[in-house]
Amino acid sequence: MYRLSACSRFSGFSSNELAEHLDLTSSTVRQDFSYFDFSGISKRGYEAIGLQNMLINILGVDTAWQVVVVGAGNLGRALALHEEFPRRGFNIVGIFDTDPVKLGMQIGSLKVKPMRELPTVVGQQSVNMGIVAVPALAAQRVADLLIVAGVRGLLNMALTHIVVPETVSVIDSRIVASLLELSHSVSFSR
Amino acid sequence: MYRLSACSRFSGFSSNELAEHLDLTSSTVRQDFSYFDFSGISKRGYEAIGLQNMLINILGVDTAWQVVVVGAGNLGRALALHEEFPRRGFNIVGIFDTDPVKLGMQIGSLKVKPMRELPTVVGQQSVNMGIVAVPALAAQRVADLLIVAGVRGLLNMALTHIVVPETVSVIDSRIVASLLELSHSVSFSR
DNA sequence: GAGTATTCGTCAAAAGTTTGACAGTTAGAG
DNA sequence: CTCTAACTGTCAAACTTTTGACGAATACTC
Repeated sequence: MYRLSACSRFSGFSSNELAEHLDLTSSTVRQDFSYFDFSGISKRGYEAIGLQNMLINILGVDTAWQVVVVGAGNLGRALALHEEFPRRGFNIVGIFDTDPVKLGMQIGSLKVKPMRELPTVVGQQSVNMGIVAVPALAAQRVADLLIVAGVRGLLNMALTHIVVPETVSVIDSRIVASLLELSHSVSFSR
Repeated sequence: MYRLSACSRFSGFSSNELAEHLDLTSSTVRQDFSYFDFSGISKRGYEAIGLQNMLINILGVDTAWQVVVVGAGNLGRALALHEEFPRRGFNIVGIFDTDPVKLGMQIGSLKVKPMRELPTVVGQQSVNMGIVAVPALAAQRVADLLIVAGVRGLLNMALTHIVVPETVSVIDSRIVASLLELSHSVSFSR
């Protein structure tokens, strides 16, 4: 945090402070910010509110996103209940599964619904994103259904590659891949 | 998959096939492979077993990793039960929490243990990695405890930066950050 | 008010990554 | 056996990202 001096109420961050927290050089921070319509102030740094606004703009945080989760396994349920999502503007408005055992199960304030109800929910609640939390084998099929229903972004938790049309974005969560990467780092340090 | 020809038993992949699956150019695949001690064969491609061995070597998949999860919330429990982990050589050998309500809770074959037992488990079971699945505020504290106990790699699920000594590796899972990134992509495509 | 210490914006150099091109090799067809 | 097509390995060019350097601006001290 910026140390406020006695008579100034300025609150913000220098490129150096930001760089330290982000494991970057201050130069990189300044260079990156220069691509956006936002300036810092000499001797003071980047004003907190302006910085926040810039990031809000870039990341589309001002929009409230409506999200569905497909897959009511351990991971799907955990994500549906994850408090960080609504806190960041991602409202989980539905959770779906094909397994008859899971249908109707109560997950927080939601009930697990069958896949056939996906199009309705996506349409009525203007869902923009889907989280794919199903086994690798089912991932592509689920992705296709989400896309047909009208979802424009997918977060893929499955350990497989999903093919999508150009109008749709996918991000792979790669939890397992992260561990593999970690095991590589651990093996080769020392 | 490589189409096996009638009289050859060669099974492998061309740089082109791999590139397609990985959303890269074939040139990148060849370039990358060239950094390792492994060659393809003209007109045939990269032999499956050799390729696998190379990757196993690079990623340290030949080691069986012993992993503990800290945090028995929804996410921690889901990870402890995630079948993909043991399948890939990551054995979850303990789950810990501070919340008295969660202590003793049965998660698969494991019981939630108090943090004070962490050093013993890490020591006795030669644990190499820890998954930090606690709220952001507790993440650094938990990381420090894991490191003191002897863990060499951390997978951080919390939405915060963890500071570690050079001898320890951290990978941030960034599930929420992924969604933010996704919302950016979705906002700006079309 | 001058001098000093910070901090920004910008630019060009350095470092890193991806690509396209092409010579060389091999399998299979004729 | 020769020709062709499908590959690889490698290299230099193109592109991208990161870094270091420096002038300009501002706050604070004396």
